[in-house]
Amino acid sequence: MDSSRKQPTIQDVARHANVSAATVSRVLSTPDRVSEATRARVTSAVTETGYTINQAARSLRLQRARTILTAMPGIGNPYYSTVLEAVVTTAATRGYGVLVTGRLGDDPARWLSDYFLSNRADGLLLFDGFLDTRKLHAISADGSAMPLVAAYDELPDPQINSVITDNLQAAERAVQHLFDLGHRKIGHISGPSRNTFPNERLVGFRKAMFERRLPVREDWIFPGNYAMQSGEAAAAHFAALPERPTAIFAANDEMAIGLISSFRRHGIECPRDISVMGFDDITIAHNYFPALTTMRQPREEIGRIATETLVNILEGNHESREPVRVVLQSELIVRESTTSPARA
Amino acid sequence: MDSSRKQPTIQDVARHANVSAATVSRVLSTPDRVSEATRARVTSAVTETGYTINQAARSLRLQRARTILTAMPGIGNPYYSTVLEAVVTTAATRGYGVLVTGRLGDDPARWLSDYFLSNRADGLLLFDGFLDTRKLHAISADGSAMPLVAAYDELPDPQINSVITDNLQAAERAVQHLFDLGHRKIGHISGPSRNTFPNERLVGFRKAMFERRLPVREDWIFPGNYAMQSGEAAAAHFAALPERPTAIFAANDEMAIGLISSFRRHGIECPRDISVMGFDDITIAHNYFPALTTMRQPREEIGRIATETLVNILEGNHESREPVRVVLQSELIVRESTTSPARA
DNA sequence: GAGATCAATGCAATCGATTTCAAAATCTTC
DNA sequence: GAAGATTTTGAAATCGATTGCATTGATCTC
Repeated sequence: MDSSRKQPTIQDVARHANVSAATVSRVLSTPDRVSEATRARVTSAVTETGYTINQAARSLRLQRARTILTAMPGIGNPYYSTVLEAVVTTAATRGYGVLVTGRLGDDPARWLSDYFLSNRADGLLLFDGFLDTRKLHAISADGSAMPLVAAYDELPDPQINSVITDNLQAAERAVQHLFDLGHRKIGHISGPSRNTFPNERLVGFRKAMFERRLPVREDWIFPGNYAMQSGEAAAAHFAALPERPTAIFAANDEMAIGLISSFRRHGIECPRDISVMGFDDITIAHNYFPALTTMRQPREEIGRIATETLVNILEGNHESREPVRVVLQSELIVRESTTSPARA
Repeated sequence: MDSSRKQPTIQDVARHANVSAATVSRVLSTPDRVSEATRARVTSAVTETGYTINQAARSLRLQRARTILTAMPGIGNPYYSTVLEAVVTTAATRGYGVLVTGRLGDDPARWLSDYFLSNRADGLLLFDGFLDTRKLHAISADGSAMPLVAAYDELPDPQINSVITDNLQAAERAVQHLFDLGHRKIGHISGPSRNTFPNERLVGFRKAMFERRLPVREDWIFPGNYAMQSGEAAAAHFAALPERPTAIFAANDEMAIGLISSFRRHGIECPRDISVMGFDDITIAHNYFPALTTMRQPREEIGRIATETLVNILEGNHESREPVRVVLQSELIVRESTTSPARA
């Protein structure tokens, strides 16, 4: 009733049970070190008082927050939101909370100090390939170990722990699929490239084309940014071309959807006039029209394994000094958006 | 280099600048209370040492964590993920972190004590209409004030702060749109109902039908759960019916998409054979085929306003004792999935 | 039965930042 | 130049939980 009454502290419980605070603490963390009688007294004192531990005090004392921080380029995006859901559930079962941050400008130092270095989080799940990991390293060399697992679509620095899928190989298999259907004129909508590194899926695309002795026409490669709008922009680009490819491999499903739907407004039908395949297998992919052929990424698995890896490191269950490196497989999902090219 | 070196504390900075820790603290929080000379010394000592505040210690002392907790039924879902993104950005600009939790069983007490009562979070953003707010109240009466803003699609307890859209009215306008096109046989795929309360959009649907003297056939109301699969299930149901409605209003876009795409597999084309409208206007809605007619929910706005309201309450900028109640408007977005019924 | 061993518990220091109170330094004013 | 007003600073208590060390009491052994 008295809504101004403070939260009970461990001292209150101790008084209630006629023991010291130390004993209460031990009952809570190492029950076997306490006699059965007192343990019972303390336990019931806990429920009577409605005691809940003060995490701030605990974090201060233990220098650990039981919280992990995730950095994602776009939470609203269907790919990352599924990953995040897996992260949250996995972390919860391991007793960890999840702090979420978006992309806060170019300077990782800013939010790193806001969150991480300040004892708010014990480790970092990095899903944003555009943060400069060298900057992160620089900061961590500054004095603080920074447990970190990266899981993004670009090849991460080999020195950091990572959970990835083999984009190069997946892109090759995508091209292989189109090739098997009989396509020889294949275009691409790429993901964004980092300053120095070209987008992995683009590299895989070029490699696959080269190995099959197919010509790569630069005007058949549209530089996208994974947003649906850039699929729409690509449609305008390809529609205006004097000669068009018979198939386009988009670096993610959203761009593929933007492309197909914009093509339709230009009178170009998929798959009748052009085959399109995506990447990721987001949830609507199989209910889109036409149902999307795509390379499935194991999104839940990525989130789960990345989280488990990080928690293992945080809890010291990870013996080796070598960085962890998990490579997951993508799976080709053939649906309706790709067919053999029309005889021209 | 020495990666075992500890984070510098406020004491280290104080030593560096030849002042007391109290002064450093003042430079950081109330700079005008410190002379210009010492302020300069302290500021450079801060940068030299690379000091960052220890949030655990600060939280313990201030009894506030500058963190809010969000409870969502499904982060992976395109509606909530957009809302969450807005929450995270808004919170960040106000200097708050965001802890995310999914739905952890029926008992809010469990995670409430895990997160909230334990000083990990200062307030709660509740997007899950299926948590029993009376249980939450019960706990808060237990001694702790629990700042809370609810923002879900069901009518919240009038005693709690809320940011909602008027679902009743929105559902009516949806029916009105179909009515205006000439539809008289209208079906519905509903969202889930809470124990005692029927789903709001369903109520709005019935009300609108009643007011227009249209018959409500119970076999034309399919009980859904907002998941795409239940749209698919609805398609099977409606396809098997001897007589079908000419238009179906789905309580969200995902069910509408599941419905349309499954209908197509049954040879029923939208909008040729049946008009379908959705609710929410999720991002793919305008690039779906057919582009989806829907009631747009201001998702970013809901997330932003809910967050701002909560932060205002937490910071005490909120004078009145009355619960805050913000009602936002939905907007009818007419696209291709609805047309006049075919002459039979 | 006395000394040794071990389990159970308490005392008090500690984690790092904030803030009250008081002292010290500076500035006014006549 | 002295008394008073004002600004600047520091000492120390505090937030709540954990844990090394010391103490008590019980059990064991010969």
